[in-house]
Amino acid sequence: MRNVSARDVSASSRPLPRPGRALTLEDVAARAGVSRALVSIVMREAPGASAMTRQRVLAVAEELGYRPDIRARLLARRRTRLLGVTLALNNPFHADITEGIYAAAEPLGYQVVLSAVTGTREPGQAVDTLLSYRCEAAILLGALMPNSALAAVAEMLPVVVVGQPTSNPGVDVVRAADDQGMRLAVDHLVELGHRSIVHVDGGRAPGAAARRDGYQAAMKQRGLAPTIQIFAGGDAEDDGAAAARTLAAAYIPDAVVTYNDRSAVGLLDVFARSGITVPGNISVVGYDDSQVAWLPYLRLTTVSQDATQLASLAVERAVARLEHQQIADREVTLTPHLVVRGTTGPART
Amino acid sequence: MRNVSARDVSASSRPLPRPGRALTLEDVAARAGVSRALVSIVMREAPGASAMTRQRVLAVAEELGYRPDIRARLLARRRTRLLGVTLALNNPFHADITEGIYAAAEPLGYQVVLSAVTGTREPGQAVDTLLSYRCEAAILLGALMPNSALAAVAEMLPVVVVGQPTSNPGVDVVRAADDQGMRLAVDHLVELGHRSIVHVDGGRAPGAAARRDGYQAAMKQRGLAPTIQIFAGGDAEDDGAAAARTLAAAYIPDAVVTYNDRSAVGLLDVFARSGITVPGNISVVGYDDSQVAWLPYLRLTTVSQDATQLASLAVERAVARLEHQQIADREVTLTPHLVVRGTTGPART
DNA sequence: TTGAAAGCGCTAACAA
DNA sequence: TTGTTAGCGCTTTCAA
Repeated sequence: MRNVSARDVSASSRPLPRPGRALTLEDVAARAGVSRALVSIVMREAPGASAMTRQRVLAVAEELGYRPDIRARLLARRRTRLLGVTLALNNPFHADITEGIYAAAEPLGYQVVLSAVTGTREPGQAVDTLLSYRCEAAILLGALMPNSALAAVAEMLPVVVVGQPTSNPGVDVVRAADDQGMRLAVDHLVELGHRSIVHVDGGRAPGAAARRDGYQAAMKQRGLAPTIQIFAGGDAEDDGAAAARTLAAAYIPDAVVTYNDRSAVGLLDVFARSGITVPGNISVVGYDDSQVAWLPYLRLTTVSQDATQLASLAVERAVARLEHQQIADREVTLTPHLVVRGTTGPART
Repeated sequence: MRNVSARDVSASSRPLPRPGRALTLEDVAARAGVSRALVSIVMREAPGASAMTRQRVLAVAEELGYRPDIRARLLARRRTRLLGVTLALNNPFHADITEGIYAAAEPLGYQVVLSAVTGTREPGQAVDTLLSYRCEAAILLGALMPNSALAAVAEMLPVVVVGQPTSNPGVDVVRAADDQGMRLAVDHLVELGHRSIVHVDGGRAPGAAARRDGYQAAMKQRGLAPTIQIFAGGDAEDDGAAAARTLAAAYIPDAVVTYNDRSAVGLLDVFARSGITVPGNISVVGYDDSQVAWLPYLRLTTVSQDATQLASLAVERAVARLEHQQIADREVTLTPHLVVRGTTGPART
């Protein structure tokens, strides 16, 4: 209990936290009357200690409030068992995936290190941090660094890109089949009787190209090539809103398929304000099935990428590489599925 | 260049990343023909190396692609200079603050460690991770652990809670004055001629109580005590949407002040669908001025907490504690300000 | 089942 | 200005 009993309340009125020296294995060992090695064994649940010793050491550790020092652990261990993740903080889809990564990594004995990509923190910088922590593998969500830099990183450790294809042969990709997803959306709309189906794309956002292509392919397959119409969009609400305004000014198609849910949200809002009813006047399909999609007031029909499964596949793949398992393919492709909610309905006649 | 030249492409068609052993100070020292200590000095930009040596070491490090091992660094340094942050991944306000924390910490020589709070990862668990990294201080956004646990943590290291008051005397608080914020909102609406102003609250969300109280105080001050009306809400879009439905079914007040922007978004959407125009039929004020508020299609009038300033104050306070500066108060309170956009307008007559 | 001892890659005295 | 050396708190052989 050293350092924890004394409280200097006299000198200052505020209770000063005493960062002091944190407890070490040594302290626990001394108190329990065993060697450091034994405490180490107990703390990391390794075999080699009697049940009795184990119990006593654990009790002492608990009593003292001992908490293993992860820096030392990471340094001493032969392997760090650290999985690095880069993500955007304001992206609901990333939030879902990251939650899934935490959940998938833990039972496999891996820890997760987060590194944010923000307006002022480039993807390259985020990855640098992961490398300096000696992460064993990197899982990349969202915006990527330039391809040459990515290739260099992939030389150093296994890299798994989530949610978008990559021309880089050295990285693994875990994603949903965007062409299939778009086909599901288009088919659904066609079956509802819609013909004039436009796409508000994602511009240069991750996966946008694949979805654009998928939309075109699906339209052609349905014999709707002549009505293919692509509007410039982006990955955020205001991109959808802008497209909706352009759209409303030009003509009202039967239906819109957007790059993602956020774009659809912007679209829906502008429609609502313009007196365009959904799905009465127009049907809307989003993409991602992120948390906003199932909000009761939105009830957005959308293509689900199953973030949880994407996450566990990404972790699985990273771990497989680390454990030198045989892996046939560079890319895992999930089959997306359509979640029909309230923003799509039969064609007006 | 050890480990980097050989490429076994024969055995398998895929280019296997060779995590191998990462480069160490030793490798750089050997190549540059100096001691490890000197390389260390150069890498951490410490005084004690000639310009020429510095340049040569830097060149070698660059050539080899050397990257300091942060684990070892953290362990060997007298201080970690690590600032831990707990945050929710799907919260746009947290995203803004975290970006600000990164920006504020770096020039002060501190690094940031992120620890996510998710549906399956409790605040306590998130803080535990920070402690095991031996962060020197913790900055807590959003949901907190139980007060007793928080107090225990505050015994071990400086804790700064952002955005909400706390009954815990041992932690610092950096937040905007919620009562003032609500007064700004109410005053603005009153000046527009509104009288019947309701509040959709945040339930048990961080800071909700303070805003609720602030609303009531402001209403009383304006002599509007009789029309005080509080609807149960929450911190997400659907909470606002649910409240909007209840509201629409009962009566249409002149204006609504919500707990946060997300709630306002839900509210606005339901109104738009119900044919209730904003601000024609009703004015709406949000709270946070988060990224959604300034979306061109929303143009939400809102109370700004200035996430960037909140962030830099939180970092400043944490650092001040670590550097044993005299600090008079436990709480820093920012003055919020109103951002008038398009969701508020003159009273209907 | 337990303990002694040698690192892990770095920092920071201290000496040269 | 440079090099030597002793840790940082842990893991992990290897003996006892």
